[in-house]
Amino acid sequence: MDIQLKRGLLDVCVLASIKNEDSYGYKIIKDMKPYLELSESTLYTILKRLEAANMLTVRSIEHEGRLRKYYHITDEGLNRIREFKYDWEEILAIHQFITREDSENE
Amino acid sequence: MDIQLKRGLLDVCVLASIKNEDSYGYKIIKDMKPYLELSESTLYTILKRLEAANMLTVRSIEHEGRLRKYYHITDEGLNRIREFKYDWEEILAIHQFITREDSENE
DNA sequence: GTGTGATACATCGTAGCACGAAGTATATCA
DNA sequence: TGATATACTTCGTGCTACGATGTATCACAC
Repeated sequence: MDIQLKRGLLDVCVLASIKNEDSYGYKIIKDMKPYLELSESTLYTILKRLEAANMLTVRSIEHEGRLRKYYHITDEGLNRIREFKYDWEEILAIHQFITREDSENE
Repeated sequence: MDIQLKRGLLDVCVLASIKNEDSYGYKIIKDMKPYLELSESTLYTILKRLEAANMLTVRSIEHEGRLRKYYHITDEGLNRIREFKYDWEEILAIHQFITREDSENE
């Protein structure tokens, strides 16, 4: 998928992938992969951005000798997902504009 | 609408707005306005990019003392719109991923 | 015990892109 | 005479996704 097209979806997708259950970087990438592929460097940038925006919180947990950073969504993060629904209405309208055929034009 | 979300839609939207009928900058902005607002500087950047990518051709026409640059879509431009339909399938899947509720998770 | 691949996170530089600001120029209407 | 609409252009800025590279542990094979 085109990079530009991904941009607006990425943040919300990451939030959606931790919405139901706290998760960590490596797992988020795997969960999103069927829908939207992203590199590690991209994800960690996004996670930092979302943390700075108070949309998620982090806690480090030792797991089998390795460190894992678990991300937890905040109320603001949940709001961001809710607000996406309004964006989605606009996207649907844009989609119609793009795919419309010329029948009755001015 | 969020800038990031617009990015992937803009190019295709501009192509769609000249698909049925040649058009010029100022008119394109007005036609798109109900769906997607964009500034003049943005549009003219996009038009140049699409021209460089052979997705449209330009011809200047004098209209009431002012110059107008009419843009005409090429076959490659039409292809770009057709290909968007595949992207759209992916977007729909992503939308489902984002809005899904936790009922049966792994 | 040594190599390979998976897991896990981090940093840096780059390039694409949308935008605001500012500019040029003409026509219309108050 | 000045405001508003039309019409196109250029410049600088800031955001962001990505590849490249690095660090470190664990499991498994050979």
